[in-house]
Amino acid sequence: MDTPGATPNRVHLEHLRDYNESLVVALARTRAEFDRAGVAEATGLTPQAVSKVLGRLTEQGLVEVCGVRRQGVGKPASIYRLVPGSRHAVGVHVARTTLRTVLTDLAGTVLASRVVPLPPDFTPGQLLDALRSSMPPGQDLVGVGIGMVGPLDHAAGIVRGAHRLRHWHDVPLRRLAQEALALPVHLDKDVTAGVTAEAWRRGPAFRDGALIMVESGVGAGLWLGGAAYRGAHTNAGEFGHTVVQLDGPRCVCGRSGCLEVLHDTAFADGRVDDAARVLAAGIVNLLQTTDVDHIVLAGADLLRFPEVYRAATRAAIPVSHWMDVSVTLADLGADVIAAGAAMQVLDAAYGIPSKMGVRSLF
Amino acid sequence: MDTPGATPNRVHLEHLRDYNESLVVALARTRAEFDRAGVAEATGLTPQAVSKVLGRLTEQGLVEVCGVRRQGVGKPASIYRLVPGSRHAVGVHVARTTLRTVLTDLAGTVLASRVVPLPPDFTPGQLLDALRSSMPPGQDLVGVGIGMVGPLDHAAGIVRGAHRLRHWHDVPLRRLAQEALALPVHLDKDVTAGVTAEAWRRGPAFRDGALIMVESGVGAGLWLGGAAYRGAHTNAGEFGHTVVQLDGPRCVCGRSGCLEVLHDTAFADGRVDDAARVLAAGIVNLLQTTDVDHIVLAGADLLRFPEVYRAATRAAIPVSHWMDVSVTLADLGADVIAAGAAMQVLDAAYGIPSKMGVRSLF
DNA sequence: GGCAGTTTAGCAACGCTGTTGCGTAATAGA
DNA sequence: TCTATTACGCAACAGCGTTGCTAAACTGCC
Repeated sequence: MDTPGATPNRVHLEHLRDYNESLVVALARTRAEFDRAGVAEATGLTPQAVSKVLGRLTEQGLVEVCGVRRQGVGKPASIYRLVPGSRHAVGVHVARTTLRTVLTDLAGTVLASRVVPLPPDFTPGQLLDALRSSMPPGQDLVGVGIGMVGPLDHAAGIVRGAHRLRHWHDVPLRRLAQEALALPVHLDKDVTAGVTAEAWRRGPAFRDGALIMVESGVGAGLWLGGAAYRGAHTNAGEFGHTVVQLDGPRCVCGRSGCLEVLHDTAFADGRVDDAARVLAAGIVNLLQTTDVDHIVLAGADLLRFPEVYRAATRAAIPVSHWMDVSVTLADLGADVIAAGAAMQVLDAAYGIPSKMGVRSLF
Repeated sequence: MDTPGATPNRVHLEHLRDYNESLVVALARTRAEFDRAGVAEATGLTPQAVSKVLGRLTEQGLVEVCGVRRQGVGKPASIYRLVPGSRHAVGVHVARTTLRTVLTDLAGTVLASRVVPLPPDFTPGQLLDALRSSMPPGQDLVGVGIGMVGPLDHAAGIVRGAHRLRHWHDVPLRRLAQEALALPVHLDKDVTAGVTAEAWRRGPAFRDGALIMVESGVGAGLWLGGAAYRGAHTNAGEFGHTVVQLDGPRCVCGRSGCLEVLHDTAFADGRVDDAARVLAAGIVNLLQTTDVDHIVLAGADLLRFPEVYRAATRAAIPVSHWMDVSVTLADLGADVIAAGAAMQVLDAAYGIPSKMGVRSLF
């Protein structure tokens, strides 16, 4: 629950504790209210252990008792709930010409949102200035998440070479922002941040999903097996540059017949139906490859014709009795990416840890 | 390390122990020899804790002392190694006309391999008979893994409707085999089992990879983020049925221009170069989507012209300074799938658990 | 050959985790 | 008012990794 920090050892038992606390917080996020017995059954812990965990979480201000009573006979049970306002995170969406900043609480609710313009072809220094002046006067800030176009390296926190931005080659943005803002910083691809927003808000039922983003280009954020999936080089989800027409027109990426080139051409010509059909074919390809059961449609271009795209996608997906796929629209609108970046910070601090205290490791 | 089984509680602390034991076994698998200090550094445990873990593992017969290392001054350190013969697993590959059975040890080495023919259009009962008589007279058997064509449901252990087999609709094969063989059984898609074999043998460096299988059809087994990835309905990796030519010829799956139809047509016509180029285009699509950095080529058809396919794949993958992809051939030959099925059993018993003692959970 | 320094191994006590046992509080129904 | 039932918590406990200390085995030096 807290940063590993200095001491190299004494970690393993603490991680067991943190793991169980995260488990309870994760459960609290999905339920408006909960009691001790319910947590005990869901986590497999004994009721006493849950009492201890809830005691610690109450002390940290993360949960609180909000009432009593429920069933018939016997002493009434205490009802707990998450305290959404106990922690906050900042999410940032760095686009080509604008900087969007969002403040969210622990439940993932967007409390404030603002946009400022960025200088044309801005430099790292200019971005850091804009970041500094956009920060909300927050207390209890867990950290800052930055969502940005790739390619970039999530693990190292380095922007490899943002598309159509000249001054962004191998820039260690995470370190720079961390120093400028004096807060923990996460750096990730915009689409991955976006899908994190959807996953965080929907809870554990959203195990395998993809966020399809159509906004000056076509990309996908992947959430596989209950976690953001980024691939070996933080480059997963570049599905706009998958070929769907081997002898198709040349794409900026060097190949021919990419989904993006076909879609954007049709879209620019006003043939939105055709564009949607091409995208839908690509989405089915994605389903064949990744077998996600949640498709979330997003992006400014797409959301101008939401029902066209949703209908085309639904129509293209084959039906079967054992394979269901939900197709929905992103419900955070233009804030998805910034909000998702914020929720990545929350996820790192209050999500269920995937590996326990083990570093890079062999 | 042992099955959760009966007792519902008292689990959490034991799981911490099992987790660390699994960690050490996983490390032991990647190194021929190791000592206490090395394990301590890799796992973050203290040397004393490693002593306790190694003591328990020695008692279980999984590791043994194999000598001492004298490096300069000081008392020489004990050198340990995994005892490959201490545990065995059986892997089975159910193909349309044959049943391949493989016996492997804890290190993943194939000790024995045999093939028996299956009756044409065989029934579940006939398969179970063949399974029973194919079982090696083993002791120390951890379990049996079955790799089979989909669609099937890995979690439930049910074959949904094996391709081109009439009697295989919603057959609970895992339960049936478990009863027939009196051993734990795992059921998985053939390609997923195959990629498990590669991942198990290569160790943790193989975090994100895909096994491309070309053998009467085109499929892919995915290994993402250090674990087999199956998707929401155990249907991931059906990348033979991704469309690469929107206006292409009709495919058996109902869509048009699937990778498989284009590839198989060219292959059947003897245009192997063309077939390899089509497959390579599909592989690059897969890379754009999943960003794996290991591509393993396999399958009887493909391995008749291994260098043609490897060269075509290498040529198609774009090069960049921060993005490297290795392209190799499956080194287990025809045994890959059966061996991988066996290693899934080993993985379940001696791999690093992903979630600790938490069941299905909310 | 004897002594100091270094590295490894292991026993014993400890802290912290979740677990178990049992006593207490609060409610419904008789 | 009494009893059964349910919820909660203190106290003792078992098991995990950690810390402190001692013994063992080796090298290098005197």
